[in-house]
Amino acid sequence: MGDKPDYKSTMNLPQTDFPMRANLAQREPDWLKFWEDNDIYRKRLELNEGGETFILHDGPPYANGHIHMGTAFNKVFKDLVVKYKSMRGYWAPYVPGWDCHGQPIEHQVEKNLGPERMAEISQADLRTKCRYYALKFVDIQAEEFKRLGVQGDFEDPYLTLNPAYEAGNVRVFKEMYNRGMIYKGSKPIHWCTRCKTALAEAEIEYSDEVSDSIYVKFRFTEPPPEFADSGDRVAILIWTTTPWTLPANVAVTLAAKADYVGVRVGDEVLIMAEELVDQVASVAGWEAYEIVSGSDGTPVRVKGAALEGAKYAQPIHEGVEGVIITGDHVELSTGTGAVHTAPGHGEDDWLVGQKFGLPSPMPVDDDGVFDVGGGRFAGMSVKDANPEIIAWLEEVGSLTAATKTSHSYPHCWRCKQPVIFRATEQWFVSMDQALDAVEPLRESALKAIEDVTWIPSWSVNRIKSMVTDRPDWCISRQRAWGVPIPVFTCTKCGDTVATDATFDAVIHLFETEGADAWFIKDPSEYLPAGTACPRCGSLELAPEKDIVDVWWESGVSHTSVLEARPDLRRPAELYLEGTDQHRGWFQSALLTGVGAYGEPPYKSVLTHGFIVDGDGRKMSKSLGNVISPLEIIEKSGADIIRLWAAAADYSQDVSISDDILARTSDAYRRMRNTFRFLLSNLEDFDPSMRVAWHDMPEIDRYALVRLADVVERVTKAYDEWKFHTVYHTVFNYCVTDLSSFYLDGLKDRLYSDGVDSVSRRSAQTVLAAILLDLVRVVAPILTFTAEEVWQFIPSALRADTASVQLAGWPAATVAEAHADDVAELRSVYGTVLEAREILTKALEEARNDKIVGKSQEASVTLTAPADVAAVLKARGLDALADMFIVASLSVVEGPELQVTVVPASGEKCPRCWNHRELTDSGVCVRCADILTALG
RNA sequence: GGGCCCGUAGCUCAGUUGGUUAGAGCGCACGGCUGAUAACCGUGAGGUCAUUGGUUCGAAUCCAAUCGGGCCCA
Repeated sequence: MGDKPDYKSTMNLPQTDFPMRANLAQREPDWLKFWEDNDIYRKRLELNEGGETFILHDGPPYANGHIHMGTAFNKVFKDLVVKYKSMRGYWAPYVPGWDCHGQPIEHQVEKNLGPERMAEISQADLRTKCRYYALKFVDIQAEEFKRLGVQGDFEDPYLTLNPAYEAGNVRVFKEMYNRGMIYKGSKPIHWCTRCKTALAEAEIEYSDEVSDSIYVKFRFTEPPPEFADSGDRVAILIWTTTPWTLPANVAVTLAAKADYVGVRVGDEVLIMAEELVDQVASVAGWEAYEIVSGSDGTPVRVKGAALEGAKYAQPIHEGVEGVIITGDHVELSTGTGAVHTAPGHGEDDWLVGQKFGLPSPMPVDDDGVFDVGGGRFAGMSVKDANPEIIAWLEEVGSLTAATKTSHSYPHCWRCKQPVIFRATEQWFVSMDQALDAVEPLRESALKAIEDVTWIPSWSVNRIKSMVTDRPDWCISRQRAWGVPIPVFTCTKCGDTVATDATFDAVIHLFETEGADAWFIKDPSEYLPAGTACPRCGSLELAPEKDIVDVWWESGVSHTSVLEARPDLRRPAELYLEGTDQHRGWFQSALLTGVGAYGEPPYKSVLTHGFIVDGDGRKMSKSLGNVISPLEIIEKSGADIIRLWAAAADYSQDVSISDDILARTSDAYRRMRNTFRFLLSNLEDFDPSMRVAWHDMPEIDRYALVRLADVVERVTKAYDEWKFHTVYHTVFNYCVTDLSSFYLDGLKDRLYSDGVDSVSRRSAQTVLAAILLDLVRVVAPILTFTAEEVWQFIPSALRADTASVQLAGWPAATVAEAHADDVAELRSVYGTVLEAREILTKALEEARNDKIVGKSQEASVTLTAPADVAAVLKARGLDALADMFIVASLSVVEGPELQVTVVPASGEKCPRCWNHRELTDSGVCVRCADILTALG
């Protein structure tokens, strides 16, 4: 080798310190520090000051536990949007928030305390512990979000437990209360008679319980006409496992579409669902019974709907009537198809009762003892009353059957006793009632929905049907950790006291001292002196004990955050959350926004699907298919998560699996390597060396056209929120346009031509353009990698811009002056690429036949129809040979496109490895010239 | 059970108002290169468009049912 000239040193081989291996997990934190040290988030805002505003208002995650795949996806998605808008010149602040109040935190704190300490603790101390717990997880999640590359005002996020935030709840409450949209009513909730407390769903444990199972006749006071003329006594037969709820019975619910028949047993006709007759007969032990039939001998069938409105005698209270209604919750698998309905004692019953305008009697006190409403059972505990009621029903001849049944029943998590359903006083937002001058909420919310852009467009159906169908919103909770319902009760007459003056005093109280003060101070300390009950004039007012639903709390962020912060404004341009939020935050924000201001809090709402596993199943511990974003960060880096998030079509559920992540990493590496190649060929390039359009080889001009096309397509995709199109476009561009065609064909010019030759500088001019555009276009997604690439770009090329985030957005067109060339270049190179496809296949055959190895060893003849041949020839045969990386190429006319390959005639030039006629100096003519010039 | 939505190669996605033989990239297999090298280039094999029925001259595309999946509600 010693006697061989060292040609390698005479070439311009790629050179860069940009590492091939990303090592994201290790390196990403350095970029986080870089952004923080340089205050890039603020600089972004400063740069766009005066630009159009784009507010993406963050929906607050709940401050307990670490982030999971869903929260990670959502936050990355938001960051991507904000960064894109920011690079487009929008003034786009991002203020992250957290939902800090609520039962899960309270429950966890309670659990940590244990029952003894819990019994002793004051409400104020409990709230302090909850606050500490929430703040701890705010910090944890903030760090985790930042690690994902999410940037925003993490110094000053919004927390629902901040005093100013808490005051916003009262502002909205005041507005809606004054419009007559908030009222006090009653609703059944889980109640533990032993602990004398309301229980949330999470505080309920289900376990099997043996209950009574009784079939009871409710006699019609006016039998339905179909069964009236038999002369028998006619009754509706119901089934229940809670005899104690019978005193509160007001109705019997039937399935509207089911067939009901009359069963004659002795001298009575019992009406029940036809398909359950056999089952009931066997339980009741009827030996002889017949189904009431018409004159033609077929059973008389009546739809549940037809029985609606019929009256029966209430089973416990003499002289009281109940009514037959219909509802969707009636099951026809067990029972009789006729459901005893006590709206004060069950959720379904209550809902159907609301629908039919029925009363909700609730004759049971806090201890589970009947009051006078229990009739003859008054003074008895509901547990003790069960056998008494059964015995009495038997006595009066209303009982058809009584057995026992074992079923899953809710129990108190603390004392393990079975709980009861019991209606208590609650606060509601009315969907349909308001002051005379005010449009009811449902109506105005439905109108407001029309003014919002919903992405994807079908999601408007979802929110619309939910708002259309939803019942009144129960906003009170019997808990400690939250914001109180900001009203007072007169201790004398029990009237609610809530006026502008009291609301304003509470707003001031919360702003200055936080909602904690509500639980510590006496109202006289903060209400205006002389605040009295408007009804009885009493000065003794008690603050409401219940707190507000956390959905209300997060819902009012349009007031507590968008209105309150000078950097934000209401309405926001965008809310962006998972599809579950149609029921949750989108709706609570809409209702409170419309309720308080008459307009929606957002201009557009983007929803994404849920994260599921590779098989489309939800993630759950029991399925063992949970993937943690924190693990991916540690193993592969946050940019892999970001790339995965961008690549998915979020309008459906988004899958993640090891395979998907592996493919994502593959794609990442491919793009990274493309960047590396670009960088490595620009080490010696600066803007002064740029070659002008008309001095460029045609292929370079075409490359610029392609680049502009790609940027245009990508920009459009971003604007249409189609990030997966961005991903596919960029990735395919890297692989197909760049790596396999343009860049491959450029290597000879870049490596072997003179360092300062026009041909090489032209190529570099294009590479620089590609690099600068590409890095900016992927920057919102690959936030870390783009920054890393940016820092490796020669600083003159990037005009000393400190961060890619401050670099603006690339133009999507080639210069106006060259517009005429563009269409022709597109068409010409369409033909060239078709020819290339045929050629690569022919080369592969030749390779298999051992005629050539690499393409440079091939001499190619391209046969093509006249028009195609003309187009090809017009490129110049040498230029085509370079593009296709073959030794030589000729074009001849023929009937169809075909290619023949023979070994190249020349020898391999030891410098550039092309097969050429070599000169006396042993290298090809081109290389000889260059070597001479080098001396 | 109800509302909204989804189901195209192993994976991520295209597939215009129904219109030739359903496309791309990745992955895989095979080959090339060794000056993007834990890279790069090429070729190839992969699809009953979830299933079934219907409308139509013609269906991945429109309709219905079924199966599977997701969110919310019950």
